[in-house]
Amino acid sequence: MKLATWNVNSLTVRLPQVLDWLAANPVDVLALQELKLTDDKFPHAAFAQAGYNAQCFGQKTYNGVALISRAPAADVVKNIPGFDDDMARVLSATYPLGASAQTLLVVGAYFPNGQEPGSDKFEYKMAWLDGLRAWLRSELQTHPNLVLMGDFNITFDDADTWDPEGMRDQIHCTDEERYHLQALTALGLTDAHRLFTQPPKSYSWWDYRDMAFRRNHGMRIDHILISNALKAHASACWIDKTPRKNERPSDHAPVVVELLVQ
DNA sequence: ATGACTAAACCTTTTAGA
Repeated sequence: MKLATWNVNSLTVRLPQVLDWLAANPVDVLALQELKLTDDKFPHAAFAQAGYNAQCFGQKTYNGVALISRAPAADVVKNIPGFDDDMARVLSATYPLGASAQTLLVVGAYFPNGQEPGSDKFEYKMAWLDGLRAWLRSELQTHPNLVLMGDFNITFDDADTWDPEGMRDQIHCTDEERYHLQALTALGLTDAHRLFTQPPKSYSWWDYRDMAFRRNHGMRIDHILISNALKAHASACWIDKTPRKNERPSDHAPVVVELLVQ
């Protein structure tokens, strides 16, 4: 089965591209971030027409996440239980793991940006990361098959940015953020991207400005983390830069993981 | 160079993103 994540930066603008991408890439679950629309504006009919189920957790103007899937979702949870949040950032659900009787828990997340170290938004990002980790630690006890994917807004290390010196201690690249990302992996989650040989300078986001995509001035901030039980089944992981070449692209590219399961 | 580009909204200006 295939799972993917994509920050679309407005589903209203990007819906045609999402439908085109799904037609060319018929994944089992697609997590979307930055819908920038409310639930009542979510295009359920378009996804149903394409043969997909959709769960939505929207918000006006900012944030908003969705899970698009072939199989119906169960056990749908919005945001992080135990962490009060007035923003729509997390949507989780369970699905059948392939054709097996096992269950897969998918957590789609739009991590806070954090704006600038020392800012209120950065403090919120740190608190949010604490809350996410505490919740996932407990979820892993009951869901050994777990995928955490989305826009993490954090680089693992300097290999994930085109300009390590320029970005040093800047947002997405601070030691504090990277500590939290490592702490998530310490729960028993693995960066699927680095399980496989990847093209050098692989990024998932490029600034709209300064011809950044053409110059490959990007960062890898969109990730798929898979639990230990799933790791043995992972067969491939890639970043699909194709949609970033569209006329009116999202600034992020989709990331896909393939799992070989019965 | 508190810039550039994109999107949304309280829309000719601000806020946020990353």
